[in-house]
Amino acid sequence: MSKEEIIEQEIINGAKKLMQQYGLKKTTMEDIAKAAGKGKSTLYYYFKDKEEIFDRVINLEMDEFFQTVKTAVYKQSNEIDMLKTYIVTKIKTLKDKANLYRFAIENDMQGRINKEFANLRNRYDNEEKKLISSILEKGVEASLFKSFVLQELDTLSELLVSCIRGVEMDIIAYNKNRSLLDKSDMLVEMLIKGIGK
Amino acid sequence: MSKEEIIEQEIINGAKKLMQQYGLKKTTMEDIAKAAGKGKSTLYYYFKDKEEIFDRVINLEMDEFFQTVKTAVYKQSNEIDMLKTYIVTKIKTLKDKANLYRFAIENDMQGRINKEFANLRNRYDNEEKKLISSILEKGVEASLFKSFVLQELDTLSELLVSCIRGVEMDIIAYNKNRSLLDKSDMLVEMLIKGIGK
Amino acid sequence: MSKEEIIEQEIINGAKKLMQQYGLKKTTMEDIAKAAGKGKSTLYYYFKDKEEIFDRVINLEMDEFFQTVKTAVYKQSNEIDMLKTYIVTKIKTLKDKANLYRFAIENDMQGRINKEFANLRNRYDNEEKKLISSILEKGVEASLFKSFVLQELDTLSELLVSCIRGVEMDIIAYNKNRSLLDKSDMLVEMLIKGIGK
Amino acid sequence: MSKEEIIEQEIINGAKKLMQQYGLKKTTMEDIAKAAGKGKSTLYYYFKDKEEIFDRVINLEMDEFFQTVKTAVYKQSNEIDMLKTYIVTKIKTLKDKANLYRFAIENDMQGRINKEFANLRNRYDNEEKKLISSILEKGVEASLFKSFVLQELDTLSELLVSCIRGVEMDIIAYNKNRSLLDKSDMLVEMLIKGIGK
DNA sequence: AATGAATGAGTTTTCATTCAT
DNA sequence: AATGAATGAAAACTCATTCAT
Repeated sequence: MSKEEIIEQEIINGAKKLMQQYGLKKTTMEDIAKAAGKGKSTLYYYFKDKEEIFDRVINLEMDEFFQTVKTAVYKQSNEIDMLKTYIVTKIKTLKDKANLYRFAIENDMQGRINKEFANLRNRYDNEEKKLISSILEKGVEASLFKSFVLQELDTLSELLVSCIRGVEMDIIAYNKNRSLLDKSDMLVEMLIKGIGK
Repeated sequence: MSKEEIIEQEIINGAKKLMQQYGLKKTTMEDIAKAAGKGKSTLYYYFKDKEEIFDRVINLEMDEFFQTVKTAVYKQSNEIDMLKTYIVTKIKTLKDKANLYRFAIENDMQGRINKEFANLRNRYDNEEKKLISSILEKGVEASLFKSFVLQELDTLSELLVSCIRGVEMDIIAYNKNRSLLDKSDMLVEMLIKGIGK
Repeated sequence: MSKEEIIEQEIINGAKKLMQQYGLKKTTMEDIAKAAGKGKSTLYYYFKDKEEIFDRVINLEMDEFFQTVKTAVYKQSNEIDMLKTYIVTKIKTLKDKANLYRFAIENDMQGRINKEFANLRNRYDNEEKKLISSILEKGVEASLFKSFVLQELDTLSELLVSCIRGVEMDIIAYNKNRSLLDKSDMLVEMLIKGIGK
Repeated sequence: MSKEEIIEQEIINGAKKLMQQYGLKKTTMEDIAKAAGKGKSTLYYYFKDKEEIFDRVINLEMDEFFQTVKTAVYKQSNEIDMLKTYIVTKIKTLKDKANLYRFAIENDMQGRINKEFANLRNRYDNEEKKLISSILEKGVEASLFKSFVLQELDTLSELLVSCIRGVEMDIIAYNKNRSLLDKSDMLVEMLIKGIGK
């Protein structure tokens, strides 16, 4: 990593922390600069404007988040456990990052969801969908899931991603993990009833 | 309705439109005043501050929204159709109100979720949950759903509300209704497989 | 004049003085606000942005300037004296306003001469041209100028306006009035030789 | 030319283009550096500050400009054609350099006309004046112009320079060359009437 | 009951300039 | 000889809120 990249990283990391703690609107360029131990104008040497910093932070957050989930999932030995782990890990991890989605939506800087961000989300959602798809596929091969799943693979994995996001949303909004495990367990259970053999 | 209440309504209605169109951050007191045909400072005669206006708007939105859904649901003659209608109507209605959730999350005015607002959301979610609960209960009575549903009534209805919200989120975020019906159909189908007799 | 208009005038008058004294770039919104005895943000209550204030100042300057010249001209009893007076008064008056043209050109806020300003200049130039035209016309009627002048009225009056502006430019640039009278006298003389009977 | 001088020339040439295109205020050190393919701070190795670069650019521009005009003028065989050529060439050439005068006036960097720059302009104006003077003188010798011209030589040539500058100004300001030839023709004509035999 | 007028306290952004290497 | 990195100092602009009338 070049020196430039290292400093960019430092700035982004500082910004990340601030945004997690205080939210987007409250995190000023001043704050970010201070956190990075730099002058305010130095930020503009590395980034075009505030928005570019936000984009980078969200990117970073999502990558880390997704990586964590994937790692946990691939430790499992069968597809049913993988699905369970996916749901539970995702939800648990999210609690450390409760402000992330807040950014995502709040960060509507031009009045509509900004394109860069939409792309980002699309990319991430696609990766999730692919992960789920592959689990479902492997699960059918392993005779764990009904074979009709293959015909509906696309819609089904999209649906799953959406449902899980819904449960996540509540956690972000209410910050309550009471009944969290209950809910994710039940989701898995329903799922297995629906698609499991 | 007193004259005072009428004017309050006018202000709120104008604000509602603006917020739906431009999002929270972009809607200024100036804009709201202009839309109401009043001076900016007049707003402070009717409302304590910006936040109070937001709260009122969200309240109004949610009431209307929930009312629409409930009306559609109660037109159905059996509980399976009620569930289907609940999901489909909610999603369809949401498309006119795509900014609503944006508020909900974005509206973190003091940097933490404001209590008044949290209460509001809780109230609404509870109503939804109660609606679902009662459908499920009636459905069991009518021998449409398995009886185990009664034991898990609470968690199950919460889970349903969350899942539907997840599908909604995608619609808000991507504004695509392609595959919308596919997804909601499949959700209903899965559901019936899971709890239907 | 409404109270709003009065205050606008006060702000513009203050701005005018500052800009005459310090030039455009050095005159900040802060300065203008202080001069008007108002807060900085108050300026934005009355004017959209800095540019709007500039436009107004230039407008005002030009109106005053043109008015002064016209008044002096119309005091004269024959067209030859009118032409002389036009040239001499314009040049003399300009010395109090040496920064005006500086603005005009410097104020290239969008990187090209801004449209509002171009319009303004056009309007003003046209008025000057019309003034000159009418003097020339009347002068021909009074048998003071050769009759060919009428055929070339348009180009000729434009040319005169341009030449006089050229002499003015030097005064602005060098701030020297040495030889000022010499030059304007000679211009008049040449002119009379060219068009006088 | 030493290597150092070559690089200085490259920088100045790049700066010249930028300033012609975007005007002074919009041309930043960053832009100049990029155009020269150098780092921003490198500029400070070759030049004291931004002002020094401007001075050099204006110098260069004026030299080129004046050279072009002079060359065209000396191709003519009599003084009347010389005067015509002077006016027409100057105006035509100017159109490529429309921002030049803008600099000249705009470049009031410390809020008062900077001495170095004033000298520069004086030098150039003097050269123009000398050129005109010599044409007039020769023209009298050749019996093309009236002899009174000699007595007023100084003021007269200054006046001519100023008038031509005025016509130029309009071209700069309006960017219209319609009626350009009309005007310059008429100026020549008037001139000849005034001073020609 | 209503608001015109005013602003405090931020916020982002710009850019010429410096300096260690 | 050249520059990457950094910044100070200012500038324009925003907006919820207040208050006298």
